[in-house]
Amino acid sequence: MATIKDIAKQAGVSVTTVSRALNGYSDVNDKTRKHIEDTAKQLNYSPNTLARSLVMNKSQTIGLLVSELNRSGAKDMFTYEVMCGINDSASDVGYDLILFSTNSVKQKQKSYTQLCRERQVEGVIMQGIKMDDPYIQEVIDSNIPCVFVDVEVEGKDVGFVTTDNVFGAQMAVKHLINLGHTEIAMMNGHDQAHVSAKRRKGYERELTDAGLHVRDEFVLNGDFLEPMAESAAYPFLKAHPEVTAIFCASDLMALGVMKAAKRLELKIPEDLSIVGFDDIVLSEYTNPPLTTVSQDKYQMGYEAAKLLTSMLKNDVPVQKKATLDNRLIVRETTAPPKH
Amino acid sequence: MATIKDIAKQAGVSVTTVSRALNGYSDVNDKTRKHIEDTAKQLNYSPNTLARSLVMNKSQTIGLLVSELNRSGAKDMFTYEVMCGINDSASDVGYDLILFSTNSVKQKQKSYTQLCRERQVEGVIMQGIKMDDPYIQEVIDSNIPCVFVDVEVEGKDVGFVTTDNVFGAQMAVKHLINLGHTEIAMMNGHDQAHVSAKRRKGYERELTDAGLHVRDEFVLNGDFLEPMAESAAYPFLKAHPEVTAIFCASDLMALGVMKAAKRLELKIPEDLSIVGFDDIVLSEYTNPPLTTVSQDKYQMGYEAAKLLTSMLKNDVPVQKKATLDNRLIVRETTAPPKH
DNA sequence: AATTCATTCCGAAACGTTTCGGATTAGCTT
DNA sequence: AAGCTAATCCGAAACGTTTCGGAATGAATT
Repeated sequence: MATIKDIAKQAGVSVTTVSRALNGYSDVNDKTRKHIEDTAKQLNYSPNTLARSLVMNKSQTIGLLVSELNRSGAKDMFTYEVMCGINDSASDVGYDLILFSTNSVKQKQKSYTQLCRERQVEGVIMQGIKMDDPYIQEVIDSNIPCVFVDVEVEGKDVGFVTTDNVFGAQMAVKHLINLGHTEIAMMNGHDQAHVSAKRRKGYERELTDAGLHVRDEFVLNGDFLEPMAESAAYPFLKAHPEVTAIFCASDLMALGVMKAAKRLELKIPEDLSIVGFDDIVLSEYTNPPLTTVSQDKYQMGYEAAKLLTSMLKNDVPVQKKATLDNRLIVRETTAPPKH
Repeated sequence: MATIKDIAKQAGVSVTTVSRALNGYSDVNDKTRKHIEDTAKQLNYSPNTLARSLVMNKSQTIGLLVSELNRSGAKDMFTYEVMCGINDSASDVGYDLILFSTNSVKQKQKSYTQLCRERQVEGVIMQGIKMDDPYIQEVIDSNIPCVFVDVEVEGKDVGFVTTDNVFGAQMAVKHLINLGHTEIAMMNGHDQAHVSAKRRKGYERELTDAGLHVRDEFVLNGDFLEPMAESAAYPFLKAHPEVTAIFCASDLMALGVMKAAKRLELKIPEDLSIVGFDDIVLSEYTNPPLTTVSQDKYQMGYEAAKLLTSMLKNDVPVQKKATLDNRLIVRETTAPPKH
């Protein structure tokens, strides 16, 4: 590995000059610059970013902390698509991504902040973190710039991006109401997600606006998991034949509800209308294809990285949150109720 | 950020001693070690891995170079699942992952090797790279340890992991033959993938073994893409009504073939049997569910990282390749031909 | 002829670690 | 009392950069 010193020696100039030549400073003669560039190429030189980062105190790296980087995340491609957006946006402005996953946190017995500081990341994006994660507060308290995906926290050096979950839920429920449904249940996720609260709020608001009754026992808990949703939906649907529609807080849970409906021999959408949330890849391929509220996951990632990098070069005090729009995608799991 | 110097000053010892104390060397008194550890904690110290890497010339980082880290990869979760395996395996042995994507290569006008050397990664895993990628040779020639996923190259410092594609294809075709099919076509990917050649070999070998005719015009090219497969399959199926089964080199292409069949009003599996390859998440949800050859993508990633890290601590000359087994998953797109 | 000034270059310190070689001390052995 | 050993500590160099402050040169201005 050729270093800047090697170039200096070979080209007969000082280290300083090589550095300044290669970095485009103006106080070096065109001829010597050319000469230095040539010998650099000849020696197949690559700068050592470690050394550079050390002295400049800027690593040009952002940490990506995802909770479940594991196979279970494969079904909803949420994490993956968000990552793609982050990667594209970060590489636009010359940042590289370093991957942390929560199991590596556990493995190394280190907190997120320790991990970040050791690796000298300039900022971090957190995705799939639950609200009750004990380390969240620690990250906020640290002065590491940070943006969350789908967790609404703000502060000095911390922001977030999310989608308009309340309105998204309202669109879904309104769609059902417009079709003529009146007995509409909801399959919600767990309490440790902001989005759960928001989507429930939208659900209740829309019911209220339509003059329909809001009933707590119509809101189920599926923990954002397919099997959990199935086993919660099964007894509920059995006990409540009057329910003709279910709004689900995630597509994955909608899959579970569809399975429960199948076991109960309820036809979709004739006997039971279902709306999901997320628009995961799968939802286009279910039988029948799932009506759902689409979130632009790629865009969320893109905006998250954009937000973070703009915080990093904190020239202007930036808006530290971003809310993206959702849209309803009507497929074939929704129809007017039978009678 | 507290440094080792701050600790030294505060604890009244030298930098050397702090370093040796914190790193568990034996030549430091238990009492002073304790004292140093306490002040380290008190100052909320985190070691700076950049500095450490610089002097030790070991970054504890491996690069992950994926070709298409973008939305189009979302459908087949291939890349994602491989990544999960890599991440788990790497974090087992204390390595962190840094993400490069080919578009960042293009963006920065830098070659893979430059990227790797600048970031001082100790080794790199390459996934989704085409055989004709101009940089492959460069990576091989460089002395950066490297393992490829699904590209069979070997050499000093380079290995690969793949699955038994020939045998996988044979299983698929044998399954069709056993059902009674004799006119079996194949939808292959592009020429720039090792797996294409392998799967075709398996297809032909199995036909030959069964005494069936191998016909070049029965092998189509779908470029591993769903729409390409659809538009290749449509005219072919129309022109060859005698064909009762198609073996596809990827599930994504199988989806395309299914669409083409639908447009031609061919019933699956009654009029046309289809076998895919990969067992992507989607294949379980198609209508009907897809019979396919399953590859353990997570395991491929896991083995790739394991291979690389064992190459890195090159104590023993390791076996520089790994071939994983596949298995046939029979779902509902295959049945005996009609008459 | 003395002065300013722009251009072009360089020395040395700094970033936060690790590590080699040696130094100091105290306790034992003769 | 001299020598030896083991235990414990430390100074200084090194890793590959960037950058501050200044130095040398020559041309242009007074």
